[in-house]
Amino acid sequence: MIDLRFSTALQMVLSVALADQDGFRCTSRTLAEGLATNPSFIRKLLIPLTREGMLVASIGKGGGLHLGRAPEQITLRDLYLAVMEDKKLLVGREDIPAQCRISANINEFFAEVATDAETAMLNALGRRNIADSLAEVLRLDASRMKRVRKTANAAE
Amino acid sequence: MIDLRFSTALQMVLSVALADQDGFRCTSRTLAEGLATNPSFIRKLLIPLTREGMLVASIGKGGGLHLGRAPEQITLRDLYLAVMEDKKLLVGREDIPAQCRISANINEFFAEVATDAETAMLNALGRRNIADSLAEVLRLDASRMKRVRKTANAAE
DNA sequence: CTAAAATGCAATCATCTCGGATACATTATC
DNA sequence: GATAATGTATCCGAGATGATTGCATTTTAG
Repeated sequence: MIDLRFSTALQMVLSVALADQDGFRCTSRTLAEGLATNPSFIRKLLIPLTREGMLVASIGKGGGLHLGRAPEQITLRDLYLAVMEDKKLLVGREDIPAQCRISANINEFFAEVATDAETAMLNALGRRNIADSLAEVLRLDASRMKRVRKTANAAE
Repeated sequence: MIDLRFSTALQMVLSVALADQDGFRCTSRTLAEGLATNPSFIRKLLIPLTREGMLVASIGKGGGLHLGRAPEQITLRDLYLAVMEDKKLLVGREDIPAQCRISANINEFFAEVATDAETAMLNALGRRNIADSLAEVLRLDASRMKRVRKTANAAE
């Protein structure tokens, strides 16, 4: 099964950021509806996100979700690491018998390669934060609306 | 289940490179033994590797595997792309209903992020090739042997 | 004060991916 | 011609992960 945790968490945090900014309320139910998934999965992802202080959840009627830090202080790297727990990007076999010069050292070498690759990916994610990302999404939306209007006009 | 294709293919190609260099023979059976797996899986991975010309397989008695290109001309990036087919590093949901400014644009935005991250990782893998890697593994082996000898001497 | 509405949490189920295992055809060589 | 290799297809099982359900707990709105 495909791992949707990161993409889901990203949309969650972006939605909460927009809600905080525009003054509407975000709950696990509204997020689940916007993501075509169920509140249970949302709340599962909420655990690491609140633990790391990126989101704050208030229980009870009228409760919901808010950002726990300024959106500039939440990078996609933080988000990825929180939500993916300790899942490795690249993994090797654990139980390779040391039979030759390759197999006796492949684990150590592969660990180097995997660390390299993972670090590079995390650095790429670290260059974006929620404030940037929200701005980018809203920019995409503006140009999309422009296209929509243009098409509507052309149809008249 | 954990995806072992890349790490397995890497050890396969390194072993073939060493075999070519040292003059011993490599078959899917010997590779499978060295990896504690089965020849069928090795041969499954062989398909993309021979298709891309990284390895050449000769059928029949006395046959086996050889490098199809100079080891300097095979990067770990090539290896990863060949063996992982079109598997994406990060994937989002396909079927998000466009209900708000976030959900209407999240797919486009997430595609940017995913491409960024994947490119960064592939670039990291592209900085290594099989010649480098084999040299590194043999270097690791030499220092390991040194440690082993030192321990043996200390035990006398 | 009470009912509603939110999170927190646990258990179970369904589904999909991927490696393992097996079998056999084909091909090349000794 | 026997042997030994790849090429290929099929089926199975384990494991990961999202979906679903249910309920306890907490808070607040009315």
